[in-house]
Amino acid sequence: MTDIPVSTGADIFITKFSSYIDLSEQEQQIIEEFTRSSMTFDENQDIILESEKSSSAYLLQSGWAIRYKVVPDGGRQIISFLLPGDIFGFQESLFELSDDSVQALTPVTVHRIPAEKIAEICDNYTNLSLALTWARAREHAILTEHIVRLGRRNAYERLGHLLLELLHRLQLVDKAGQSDYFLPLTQEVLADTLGLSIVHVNRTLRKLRNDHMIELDPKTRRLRILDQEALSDVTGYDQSYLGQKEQPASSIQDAIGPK
Amino acid sequence: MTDIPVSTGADIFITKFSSYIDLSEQEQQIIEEFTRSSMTFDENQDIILESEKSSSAYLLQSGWAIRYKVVPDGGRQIISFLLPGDIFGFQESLFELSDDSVQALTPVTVHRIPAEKIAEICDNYTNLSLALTWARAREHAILTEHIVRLGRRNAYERLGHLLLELLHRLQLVDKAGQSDYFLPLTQEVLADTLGLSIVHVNRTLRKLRNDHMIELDPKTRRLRILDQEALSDVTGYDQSYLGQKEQPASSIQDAIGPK
DNA sequence: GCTGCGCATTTACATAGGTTACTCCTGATC
DNA sequence: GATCAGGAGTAACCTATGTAAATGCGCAGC
Repeated sequence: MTDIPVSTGADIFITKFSSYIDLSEQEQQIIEEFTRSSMTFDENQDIILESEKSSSAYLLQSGWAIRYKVVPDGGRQIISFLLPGDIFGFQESLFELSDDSVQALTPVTVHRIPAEKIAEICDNYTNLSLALTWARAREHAILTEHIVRLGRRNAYERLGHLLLELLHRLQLVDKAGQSDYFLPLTQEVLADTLGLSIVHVNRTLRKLRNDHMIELDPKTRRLRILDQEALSDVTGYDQSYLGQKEQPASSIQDAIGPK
Repeated sequence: MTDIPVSTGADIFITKFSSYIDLSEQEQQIIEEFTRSSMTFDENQDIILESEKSSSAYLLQSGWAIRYKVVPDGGRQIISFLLPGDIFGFQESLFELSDDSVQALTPVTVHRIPAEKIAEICDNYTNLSLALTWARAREHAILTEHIVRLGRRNAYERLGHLLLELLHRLQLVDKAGQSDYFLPLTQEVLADTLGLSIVHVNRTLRKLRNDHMIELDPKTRRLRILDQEALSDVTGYDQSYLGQKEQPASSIQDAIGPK
């Protein structure tokens, strides 16, 4: 949650996109512009999209959020995690489709991009608009993989697979070390994500610990994956759907502060 | 599979989009143009996307297809169904992301839209390009609902929910009656879609039949949903994510031939 | 009119995961 | 420093769903 202040918040997005495409000076300027103003949300606060159906988009600067739906019997299914560097709301909100909600899991800061700006970008900035398309396709791939996770893997595989995905997504935006990161999720959140009960998440987490796959301190919420290759193997994880290089360089940043 | 020949194949797409947006004469012409040539695929044949990474899109004119992924242990998870009127391949194929496959379940005919054409459309035709965005958002909503289905519903609810979704999606393109349609799916396909075993799909189908929720003749493959309201209730189904009006008019077409 | 194959169906049995209920810990509040 | 609430951890028990194996049926090929 506590970010090391970077020159401007734009870096995170530029870094992320640069894994796929290089933006021009001018395009980077545009992003900088957006990051000048921001909104913040508290833990557990709903991030409003409902009220304003005007189809703006949001850049997530820091913190974790979730997209989720509730089912009639009161259950909740978490659809996806929104992590720093993610962009959201730029397609769903346009239509009356998909009545899901977005909620902050930790304190969150976002930058708003008005609908007109998006249209302008699409019309005039090739690379940036391609980056948007890439982000959409990536989100699509992540949803697809979540479906496979839920449909065809057991609890152990689901958990391990998710923890690996989060590691690699966070690494892309320099929010994780080589093999560890801050995981601000309760077991209830994990359960609602993976279609399991809390009790079984607990059991499974214990098993992962006993198998020396992970270390997780419930106090500090620091997760360390002890053997990525072994865990990838047993969970059937293949990071290629995230569209990033293997093992992004761990950064000095990791040594100097919590992420 | 055997479609009543319509003037040109374009109708189906125009009808579908018209549920959201009205296309200009010229835009309708463009669609007509695409539908002049087509490719066909046999049952069980893979519909190639892999080989040509050139990011063309495809309009599905007739037949059923699936997007799926295989997991290391040999299992298969079906991500989504592609039905007549659907457009696919216009975002996934651009990138190296998401190594899923598309396969025909029945004989299928598609129309190809070259990448350049898509770009041209986005630049010059407001409504048509909005229709594309809408189609993307709708697909996103359907994936989201599939995640909820897999994560938070039991076998009975999953099956009923899916059968309702298919009914309503088919109705939008006049391929279903008020409450029945041709369902070319084996129980294995249903199992691979819903994250269940074949045996349990069989059990659950029987239960739906015994409860007088559905009628399904394995010979003719005709499915009839006997009480949509009751079934929607027990399965927690709410069609709003499909973005179409309730109960599209049943058509005369339904009376004169198989769909 | 056999033969074989794909698919639906059923039974018996095994197990992953759900449910309930309780304990323990820690940190916030009064 | 007592009380309370949220979260982790555990145990006992229950059930939805998976697995294995066998049967029957209809259709295609010979």
